[in-house]
Amino acid sequence: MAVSARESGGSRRYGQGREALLQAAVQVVADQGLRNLTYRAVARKAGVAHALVAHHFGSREALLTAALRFSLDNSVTTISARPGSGDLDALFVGLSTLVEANPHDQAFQYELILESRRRPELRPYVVDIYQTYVNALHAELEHAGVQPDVALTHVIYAAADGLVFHQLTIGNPDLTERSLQRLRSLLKTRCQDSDPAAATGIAGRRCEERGLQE
Amino acid sequence: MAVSARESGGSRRYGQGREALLQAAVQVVADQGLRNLTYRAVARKAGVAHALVAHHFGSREALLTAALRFSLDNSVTTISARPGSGDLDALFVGLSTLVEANPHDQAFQYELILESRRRPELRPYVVDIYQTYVNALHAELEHAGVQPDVALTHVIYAAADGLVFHQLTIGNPDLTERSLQRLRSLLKTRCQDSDPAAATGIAGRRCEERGLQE
DNA sequence: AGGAAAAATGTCCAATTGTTCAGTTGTAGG
DNA sequence: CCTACAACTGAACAATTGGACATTTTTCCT
Repeated sequence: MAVSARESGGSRRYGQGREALLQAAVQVVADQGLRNLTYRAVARKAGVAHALVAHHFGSREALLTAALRFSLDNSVTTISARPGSGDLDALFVGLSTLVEANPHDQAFQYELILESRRRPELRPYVVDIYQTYVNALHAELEHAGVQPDVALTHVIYAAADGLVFHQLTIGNPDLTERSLQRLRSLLKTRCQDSDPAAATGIAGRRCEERGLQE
Repeated sequence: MAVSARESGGSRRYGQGREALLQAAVQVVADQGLRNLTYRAVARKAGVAHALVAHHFGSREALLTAALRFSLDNSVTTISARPGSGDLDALFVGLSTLVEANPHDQAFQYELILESRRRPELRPYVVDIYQTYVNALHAELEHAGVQPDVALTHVIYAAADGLVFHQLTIGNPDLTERSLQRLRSLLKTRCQDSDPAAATGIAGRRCEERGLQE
């Protein structure tokens, strides 16, 4: 399916070139790699002249930085389906679906995390979104009575991140979901062990263990 | 520290150009990205003429494939410090040190896992090493009395993978180690819950809980 | 020693690259 | 309407790229 000119999508209006270029940059990186992030490739996908990239961003590096900011701003940072509910079963709900829905953004972000190893000016953005995720996760775990410290929060974040990375590259959303259920189980047992309130039933739905199959 | 000509390392002998190029390719990708994996960059780092790349590998793509094979063959696939011991405390021991010791190989492999999304011929290698890791992990977990299924093994693998990825990009080996301790704790509690033998002391050191601080 | 095969080199080329620039088109405010 | 300014374009250019090729060097075998 060869897409001509406007490369899939409605006609663009005057003044919308910049955003079109940012979206195009994310897509190009996601499905052709940083190697093929060229003025011409991005411009073609955005349906504009390639000189417009230089006009808006000045350089290829600046385009990449702007695209990362753009991608992160449009990213979902909710970690739970019912934030603040303390329900572990709501944690990471829909994660596999989210990856399936827009693999482009995910792939782009992983590419840029690796790139940030070599481009220090990208690091603040990477560190910032990590902190955002981890803070949200820490709050959820606390509400669930897990009594998390930095290390525990980190390893759970790492697990979710690893699951996303694996699904993105090798596939299989089903395995992701089943693995998330195991992760929740692990948290529940720790929760029961460490929270005496839950054991005596005082904390209500906290640390409730539900059926593993569904 | 500008390194001239031979670019750090003793003088190479006739017949060793191929391996030198493979090592150089891994290093170039790791610290300059796939974008700068060029005949000339690799040849410079290997201390040979750039035409030698084409002579040995035929094309840039073939060089990349060969470099991936080379990197995976030289990779450590032991998951435990005492394989088969059933000791959870030996699981993932030295992981942060391993990443610190050769970040090049790790970074190279992550770059190529992402690349395998676009180059189907790379996928078999990626899938293969994943299977190797997961199988080894599954065996260790079984010896430890964790009674793992595919999903549990997968999520633990994902956690370790996520920790490595994070350490590689954002840093902090200390956090990795402390997170691994939390991971082991989680496994031990599950182990105790699911393994009646451990509870009655029949299984010996299986599922033994040790002090969290050290 | 001699000759064949493999390893290694230097040179060449068309294609693509990032970037510059002079010019054109569209738009908002007076 | 018109003018100033931003968005946008097409053409140009030097540098770098992957790859091809003919040639030289090294090694190994008889």
